[in-house]
Amino acid sequence: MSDRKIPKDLDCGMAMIMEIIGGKWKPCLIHNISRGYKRPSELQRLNPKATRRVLYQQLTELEGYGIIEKVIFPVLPPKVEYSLTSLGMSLLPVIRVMDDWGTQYLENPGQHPTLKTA
Amino acid sequence: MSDRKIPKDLDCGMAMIMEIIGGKWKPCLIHNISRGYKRPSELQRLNPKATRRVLYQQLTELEGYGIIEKVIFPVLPPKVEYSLTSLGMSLLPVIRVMDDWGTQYLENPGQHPTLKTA
DNA sequence: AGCTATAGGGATAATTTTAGCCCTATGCTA
DNA sequence: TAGCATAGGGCTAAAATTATCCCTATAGCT
Repeated sequence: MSDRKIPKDLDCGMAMIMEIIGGKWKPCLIHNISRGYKRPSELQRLNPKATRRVLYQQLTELEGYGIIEKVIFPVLPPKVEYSLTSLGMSLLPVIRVMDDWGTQYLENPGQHPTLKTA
Repeated sequence: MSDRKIPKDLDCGMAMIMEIIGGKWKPCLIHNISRGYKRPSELQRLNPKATRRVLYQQLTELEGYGIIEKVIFPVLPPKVEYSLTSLGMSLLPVIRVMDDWGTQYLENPGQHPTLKTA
């Protein structure tokens, strides 16, 4: 995440938003958090196919871009809560439009010639 | 593109649209084609940082998902033209919303705490 | 003859992303 | 005491994506 060999050029808006939400689990995380699931352990249970590690990484990236906010409670066992910032909330309609289009695509077989889902 | 070790699960719409437009150059290609640039050589000139190979690969994927259509003219030297299908056109507003959000993000510095663009 | 341009695609290397381990610490409960 | 849950993060391996090279073929131009 720090020393890339090939620099990213976030030249256009498209590249920028892809950088922000393009991770494998990021849209899921944003969606989950927007629905009130705040704690890492909850998010992990909601995405059992992802490892804790990756979720943590992608949460950190989202936090870095100002999409979510993190509150650490100084208790034991540790407690952490994430929530969407206003910037993060402004992303919700975008994600919704994307998801809607994708859902339409999925529901409409015959449109996708070589869909080898596996 | 054929034998992946880890199967993709295109379970939700979000995963589906990411699979379709998630490639590094795909949004650019769709955008370019929507603006009337049809031939591979044109697209290549418009995206000089991408290699011919990658553009060709991503065009093939877009074609496979029914986003663009390819017409091969049986002439020499070879001539090929791509165009958006109606499905591809239905994607334009989605891409536009995404690009708009990203552009807003770029234009609004201070929103992004740890943006290490490099 | 040697150069250009055109488009396709094989083979492999480089790079980035994701997965899968490990270990830290503490308080609770069986 | 042993096991569980909680959250963070180092380290390495696996997998996926992109980049970079190679070659095919033909027509036109100098």
